[in-house]
Amino acid sequence: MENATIQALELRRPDLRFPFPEGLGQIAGGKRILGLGRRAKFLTMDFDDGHVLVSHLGMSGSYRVERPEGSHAPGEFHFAKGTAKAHDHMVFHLLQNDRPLRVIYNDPRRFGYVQLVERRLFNDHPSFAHLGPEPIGNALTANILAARFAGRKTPIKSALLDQRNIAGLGNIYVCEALWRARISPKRQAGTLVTKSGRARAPLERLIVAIVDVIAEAIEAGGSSLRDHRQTDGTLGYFQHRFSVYDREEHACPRSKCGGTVRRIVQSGRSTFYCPRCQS
DNA sequence: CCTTGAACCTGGGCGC
DNA sequence: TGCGCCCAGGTTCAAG
Repeated sequence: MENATIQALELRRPDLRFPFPEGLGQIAGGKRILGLGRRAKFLTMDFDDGHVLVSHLGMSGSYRVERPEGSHAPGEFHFAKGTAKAHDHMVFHLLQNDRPLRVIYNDPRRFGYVQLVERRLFNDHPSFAHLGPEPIGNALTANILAARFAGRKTPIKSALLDQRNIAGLGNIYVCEALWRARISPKRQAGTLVTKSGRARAPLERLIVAIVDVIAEAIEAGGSSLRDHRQTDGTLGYFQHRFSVYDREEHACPRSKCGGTVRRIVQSGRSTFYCPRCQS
């Protein structure tokens, strides 16, 4: 996608979760895409005019890439007919190395949204100013989380989903990381911190578990559920490796544990855990 | 400031 | 077949 130019941005409805931002449809006209990025669960597309298109996939959104089929003489490209799918809401018509390319945003549930922000104001934008550190890279340490959790009575499950504490974790990976670290999702976040504000051992384990879960999920190609696909259309396979998520009443996979995975509801979200080995 | 719960919107699965 | 209900990957706002 880098070094592609936008020939047109096709909006196939007026809104997603929110109305498309003012001026989004006019973003075309040969603007160059400098690069793609991510912050927490927000995807970013940097343009050469200093703006960033920020998109969030909500719960059901996805991007896919389509290229013209077959071989072709220069200047003669054609896409397969009838490739538009239900819930294709936004289509980037791109030109890359003189070849056309389509990038399509699809979102059945329309919980996703896009924003257009100036790059220089990105870090001060309300959506991004209060995000916690990224778990991958070297930005996150146990003591940073300890500082955030000190004195907090909220369950550790809820604290990990709170993007102000740590960026980018969703319900699946929080459940999986807590199981790996053998921490009960109901445990109060503050109990993972010593009186002097340092991380206790379980919190140290939790950091490792979070990094491992994310690394393995990326390695496996994501956790796509149901009909969600990667950009080439194949399914993500991390879902086949869940230890507790969506495995209510299954045996806890930890060696010799013998417990049974349970589902509870915390802050309106399902939590899956093993009451036997997570304390 | 902290915490919880509802709202946003659509589709799939299930029981009746 | 159809209807109603519950559930779902997330964020944000209001209220206690």
